[in-house]
Amino acid sequence: MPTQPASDDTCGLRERKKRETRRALHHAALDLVDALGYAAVTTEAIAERAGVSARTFFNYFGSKESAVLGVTGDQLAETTAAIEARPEGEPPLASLRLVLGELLAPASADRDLRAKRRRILLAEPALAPALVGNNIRFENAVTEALERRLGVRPGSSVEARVTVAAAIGAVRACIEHQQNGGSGRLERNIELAFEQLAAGLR
Amino acid sequence: MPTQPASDDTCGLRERKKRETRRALHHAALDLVDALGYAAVTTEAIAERAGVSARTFFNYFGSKESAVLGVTGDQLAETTAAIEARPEGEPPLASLRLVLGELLAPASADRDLRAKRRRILLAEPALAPALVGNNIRFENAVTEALERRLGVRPGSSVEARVTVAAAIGAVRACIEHQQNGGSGRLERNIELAFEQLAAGLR
DNA sequence: TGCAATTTTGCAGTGACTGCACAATGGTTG
DNA sequence: CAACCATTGTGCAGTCACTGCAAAATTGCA
Repeated sequence: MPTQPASDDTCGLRERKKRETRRALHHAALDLVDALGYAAVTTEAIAERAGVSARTFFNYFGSKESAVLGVTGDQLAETTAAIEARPEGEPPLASLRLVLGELLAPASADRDLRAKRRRILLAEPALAPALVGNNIRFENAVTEALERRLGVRPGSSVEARVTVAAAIGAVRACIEHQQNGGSGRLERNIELAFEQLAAGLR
Repeated sequence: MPTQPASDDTCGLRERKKRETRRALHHAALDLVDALGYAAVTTEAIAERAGVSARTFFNYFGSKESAVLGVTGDQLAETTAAIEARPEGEPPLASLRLVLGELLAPASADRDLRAKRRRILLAEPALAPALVGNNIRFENAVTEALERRLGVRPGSSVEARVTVAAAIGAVRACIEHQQNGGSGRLERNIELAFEQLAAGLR
């Protein structure tokens, strides 16, 4: 056990344990999928490797996908907060580019973890749809955050939602492009994609 | 048994029966979901209503979603063919707009069926992701068709794929906009969305 | 009518996911 | 330290989508 006093946040033993369990599950999922492939890994195996019961797995993640991607409820809140925090004059597309990019290259401690996550994401077609968007809740939240920042009445036009959907779609497209052996590096392609969106599609 | 000599296509009894079974399953799925909601309908119930065994259901549709949406393998072929058939000079986005619009308002015989499909699609959030795209195969096929028509080497750049993803995303956004009680009519919003994409996102 | 190809079906199984009730554990108060 | 309450972990039983397999049933054809 590390003697490190846990870097941040509330420090009840309870809180720490929960955090640790979530991390363990995410890591277990990542390791197993990396080694065996997404389809060959069961939620039971992930739970076992993390040292919790099969039932507990679902107390932490709503689905197998979520565990692999490390999607938590907090993440959604963080994302929307990040969007609302962008400077007022910034074009929505620019904000989205930053925030979505953040999701792909999360600054989460471990360099090793990040690499593994990226490798898996690019290797498993089953995960691409889930990573960004696909869950309507995410898209809704981001859209609402954007509308709030722009000061328009939510749902008064399709505009904000279309912008969000197109941006998310573009990121997904870049990921799938890699999966299909397309040219270029991921980050560079994402850059190009957003430029394309800004310039107007033909 | 109808004495109608079956409108088109090969007319073996076998072929006709298959067609009829597929239709029966699709209708059964639509009716049940319309009446009870997507979550409350089981594949078994759909099969029973269509007069086939539970196992046979999966000989016709790969998933519950597919049965409700009426997604067949042929549809994919039709869509890509439609794209390749568009005039050479037409901007890709315009082609996509036409072809994707076709998917939403399919000219399939029944006016009643069309209305029901539309109603369900707009009522069930679970279906929006599946309708257009989400299945990577669809997006891949459309992208390749587009690249073929444009005469570029497949996968040589992200451009075509980003265009496809953005267009699909826009359509999905419009559907979700309706689901969330947003303003305007679906077709009009789709028009606006494509104009927005063409003009360039801010 | 009889044979071969296709389709249907039953069966048994896997695995994701859920609700429920009870056990274990952490935090808190006297 | 002990008693108590709120959270959290776990086992159990169940539902349901989806799959492979092998045995019927059906169709097309000679």
